[in-house]
Amino acid sequence: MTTIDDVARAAGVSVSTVSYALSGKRPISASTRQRVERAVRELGYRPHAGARALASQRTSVLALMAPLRVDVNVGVIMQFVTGVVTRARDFEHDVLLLTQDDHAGIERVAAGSMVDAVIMMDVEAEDPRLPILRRQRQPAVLIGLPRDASGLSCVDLDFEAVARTAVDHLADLGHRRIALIGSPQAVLDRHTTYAQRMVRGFRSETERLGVEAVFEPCESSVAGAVDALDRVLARLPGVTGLVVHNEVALPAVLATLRERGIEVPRDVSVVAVCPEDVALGQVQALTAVSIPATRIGAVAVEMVMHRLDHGQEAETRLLAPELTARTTTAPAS
Amino acid sequence: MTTIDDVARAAGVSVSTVSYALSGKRPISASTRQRVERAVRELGYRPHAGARALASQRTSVLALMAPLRVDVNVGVIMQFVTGVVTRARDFEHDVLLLTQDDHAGIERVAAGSMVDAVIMMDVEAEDPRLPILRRQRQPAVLIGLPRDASGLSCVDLDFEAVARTAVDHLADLGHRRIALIGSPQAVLDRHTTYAQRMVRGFRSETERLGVEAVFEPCESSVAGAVDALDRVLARLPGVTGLVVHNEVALPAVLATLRERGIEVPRDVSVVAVCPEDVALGQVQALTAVSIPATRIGAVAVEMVMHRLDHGQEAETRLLAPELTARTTTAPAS
DNA sequence: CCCGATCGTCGAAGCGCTTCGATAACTTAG
DNA sequence: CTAAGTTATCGAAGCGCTTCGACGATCGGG
Repeated sequence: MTTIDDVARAAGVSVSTVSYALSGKRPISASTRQRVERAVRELGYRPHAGARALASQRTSVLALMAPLRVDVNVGVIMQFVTGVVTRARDFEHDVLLLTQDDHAGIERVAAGSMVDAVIMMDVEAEDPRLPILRRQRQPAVLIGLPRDASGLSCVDLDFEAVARTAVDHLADLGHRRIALIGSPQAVLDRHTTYAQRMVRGFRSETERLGVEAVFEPCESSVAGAVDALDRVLARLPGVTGLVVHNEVALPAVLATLRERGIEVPRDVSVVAVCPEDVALGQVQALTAVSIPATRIGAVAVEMVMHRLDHGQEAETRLLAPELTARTTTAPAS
Repeated sequence: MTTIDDVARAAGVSVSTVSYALSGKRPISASTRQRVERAVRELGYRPHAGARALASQRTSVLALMAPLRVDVNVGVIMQFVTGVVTRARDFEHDVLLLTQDDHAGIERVAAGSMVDAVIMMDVEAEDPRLPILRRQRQPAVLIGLPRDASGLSCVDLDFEAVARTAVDHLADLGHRRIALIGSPQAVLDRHTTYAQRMVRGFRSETERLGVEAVFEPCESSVAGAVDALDRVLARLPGVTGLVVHNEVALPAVLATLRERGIEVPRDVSVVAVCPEDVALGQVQALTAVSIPATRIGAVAVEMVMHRLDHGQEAETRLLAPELTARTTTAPAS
């Protein structure tokens, strides 16, 4: 291993000069800097991460706690993770991956000074991990919105606004009977707040506009989709607007409509809530409110880095939704 | 932060005694150990990871380089990752996540002594990252099988055997016209060896048995699936056995068969090659050779830990496939 | 021309931990 | 009863880096 001593010797300067030349924390003459840089290059020098962490109290590593269960949103999760890892690199940071339920892990990596901060996905209303997080000296940012976020930063898509946007789009097209096919009951029960916020937004906006509305949770399987659709059709005959917030069920819902002879968008308009690539990867390009998962991951990193580098206070940011009209919505006939 | 000094003081022993009591590397009397443990508990002591890494040359962190692109195998990738992270914890290790194409990342984390070893997914025949890997002092294990694996460990499912198993199963049932619907052309072109090994196994086994066979690559989309199926039907009229090695296309292939009035397994038998949960999550439970992604990830960790802890040499392990007959295969009529 | 800044560099003191002798107190074999 | 091991503990030397204070040299202002 080549160390900073080797570099100092090769460049004919002291160790501290090398350190300052590399970090830029004190002025160093151009000529010295160049000699140092040359030595670094020729020796292939890499600072030892542990030594650096020990001396500087900074690790250049972020912890990311992600739900690795193989369920519903694998694709979405992956996009979050990608967003986090990619943006972290822009800030010269790497990412340590923790699994969702490894509650001890957060203590281990934070208290053990392995990371500078923690990003936590899939936060529930009363998440048991929050107290642990608050106890650490490292800042944290949550992807999601717990009931009490005091002391912690949060980012998420503004799901109430998502629902509003979807409903408004359908209502503007003249639809007066609108249904929401949503997350699985289990997700609602877990009190993952995005599902609840979506329903709340849907309820209040349909009420405000005075349109008939029903909400049905939907299991993430073919059978679940068929079931949910049947329940919607039974509870709200003559429904012409459908909001679907469930990536897995999406293709099955579409297929089932077709099988039943219900044509989209002639008979029923469909607005999906899903990542862009899902909306575009279906048989028809879907009118959709996109879930900018990569973006959210990136924003989470930005927030945490601002807290680290500029002592920024904890804050909550809700991203505004964007609806793109494509081929699955049309005026009510 | 509480340090080992605090613990030593609280327990009334020296720093080194605390260290030995905690690591067990030298005998310590039961009474002393207990006093130390008590102090640790009461002070909530956590060793500083950086300091430990600096002194011991071990970080308790593994690097995992995973393809985070949102494509085909998101589910499979997730399972690999889960397998790695979970098994790593059994060995008291955490996982640093690198993206597939961050070639510099592997140098950064290895040369910078951030990790004890590297696990790399999705290896290609002539992977440009291998030379970098070989240059590092940390051991590496590849998930996949490059042309030249010298100095590096490898694990993977034995895809030639997978093809053989699937073909044999169909042949035993009397099928004499068998097609393989495989990976997208792009994957073949990337020289990801699993796809090639699958095709090679398929070709040699069908030849050996003297059954008629065609192979068609298949894009991972609904349209791609329909296309591939059409090509198969055109090139091998009267085909009765289908091996499908493409998770994304799977549902579309099944749906298209149904639409065409081709009933499974009455008219055509289908063997899938996919993770167990995919095989069970379809409309019919699929006869399938399962891809034990979680297991492979776990094995990768085991191999790397053996190299670290017991100086084990680099080796290659190919996992034997297992076929489970379910509802989509039947004797040829 | 001298004083106080400013600039560029150095030495040394840690950061918190592991590990290598060394030592002292006991055993045990001969 | 002594020499040679054991066993349990301690002290000190690093591991490789950052950062603080100091110092000589150079500069501009009065």
